[in-house]
Amino acid sequence: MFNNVLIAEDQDFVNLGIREVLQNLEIEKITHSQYCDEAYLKLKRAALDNKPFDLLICDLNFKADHRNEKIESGEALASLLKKEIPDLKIIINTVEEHPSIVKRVWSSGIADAYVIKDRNGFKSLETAIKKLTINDKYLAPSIEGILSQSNVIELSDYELELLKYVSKGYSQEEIHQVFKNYKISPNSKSSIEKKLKELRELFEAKTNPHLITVLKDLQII
Amino acid sequence: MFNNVLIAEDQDFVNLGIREVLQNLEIEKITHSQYCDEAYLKLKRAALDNKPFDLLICDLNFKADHRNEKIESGEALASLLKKEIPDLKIIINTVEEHPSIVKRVWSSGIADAYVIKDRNGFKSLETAIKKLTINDKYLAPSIEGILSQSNVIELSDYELELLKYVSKGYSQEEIHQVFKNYKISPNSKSSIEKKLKELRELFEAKTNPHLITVLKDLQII
DNA sequence: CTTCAATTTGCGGAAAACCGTAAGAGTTTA
DNA sequence: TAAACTCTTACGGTTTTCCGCAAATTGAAG
Repeated sequence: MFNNVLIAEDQDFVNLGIREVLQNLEIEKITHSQYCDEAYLKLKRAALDNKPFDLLICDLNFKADHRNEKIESGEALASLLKKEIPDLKIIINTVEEHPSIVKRVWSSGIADAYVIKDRNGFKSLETAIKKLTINDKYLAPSIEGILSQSNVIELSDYELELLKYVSKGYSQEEIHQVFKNYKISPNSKSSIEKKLKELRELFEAKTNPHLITVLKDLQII
Repeated sequence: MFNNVLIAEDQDFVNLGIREVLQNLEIEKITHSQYCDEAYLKLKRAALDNKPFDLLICDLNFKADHRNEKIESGEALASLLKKEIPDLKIIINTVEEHPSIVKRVWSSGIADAYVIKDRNGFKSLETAIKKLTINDKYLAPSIEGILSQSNVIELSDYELELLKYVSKGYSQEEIHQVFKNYKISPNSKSSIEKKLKELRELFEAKTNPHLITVLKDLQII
């Protein structure tokens, strides 16, 4: 079982709740941090002092603040730590259920467990911790389904780039020019038109504004 | 001071956190409910039994579930209760900070306090409760600012309706038809064009997809 | 090197969006 | 009531987007 746990979570209500889960499991040393940067420093310091944390429970979204943080999300934090402190187990504890985000985070391998903060967050987190102690991974049941179904549409870098320019107000002519300059191919007006049509069909959007709406809702852009 | 409080909140971590705030304030009877409908029934029942709750702490967003609830949001719940049990004090405890939503909820008068679940949610909620015991209202400082500043670009119902159709993929011609049928005025193609141009200028957007992006980012739509 | 298939490009016409102007309708003010 | 003003609409011309076809290019397989 773990006995030195760091909670990285901005909402203090949730902090308290998680703390209670841990106390229930008779984990003794519980630290928390409401900022990613601070969490990072604490983890690094502890590792240097040879008193490393053995578990990080980490939210994904941190609200911006007067402090300007270098590490702005739990994803960035976890990604850094997985490289620098490979032994550290990481649980992502979040409300985030968008397939594209879940998929990105989970497939990147930065997390050992992914738990949803919902009505059963308490039980879920408990299960995750128990699984991790026996070196298993854990994925919340509600998102297991999401991941297994292949209808998670993945867009290529090219497509994302194209959509970025569309969403920033570039005309197709302008995108054509930009792509030509940046040597991004294909870059003919014709291909750009065609690709956009493809995307509209893929997402069943009737117009470009509609497409943007759908993609924004899916948090793909 | 209150002594019979109901918490309506779906996330159980937050539930626990709020419970702790209340225990800190030596409030004795604490009940909670993870569903709006259930909360409603408990409140009504308690009122009938002559053991009414004197405070409701209520989230705004409840995640949908297998249960299909009649009351789907804290706003709907609070709005019902303010009518039916006028004596009940209501605290909205939410992460919701969109100016348009905050403004709508607060100006509707269904809440006696509006608290943001953020890094200082604990303190905030405590303050709110204390204020309410002396019959004051309470608005979280972070949103006080938002409400007072008038630079919150407010869109009219007409504009929002128009944008809704644009974002749903209707052509200007189609919008023209729909508005004519629904007797929404102005509805000429010309006026619709003009209004859209106005909105693009207001939000400094070059194209309609750009406009949608900006509005989505500002969470206006 | 040749062949074949898939991708990319170019082009022309149709549709939609864009833009300015002017006429019409409805209000307010004198 | 007339004049001034604002809001709405109509219309014509321009630009942008959309769409399909055919030519050109690329890349892999024989």
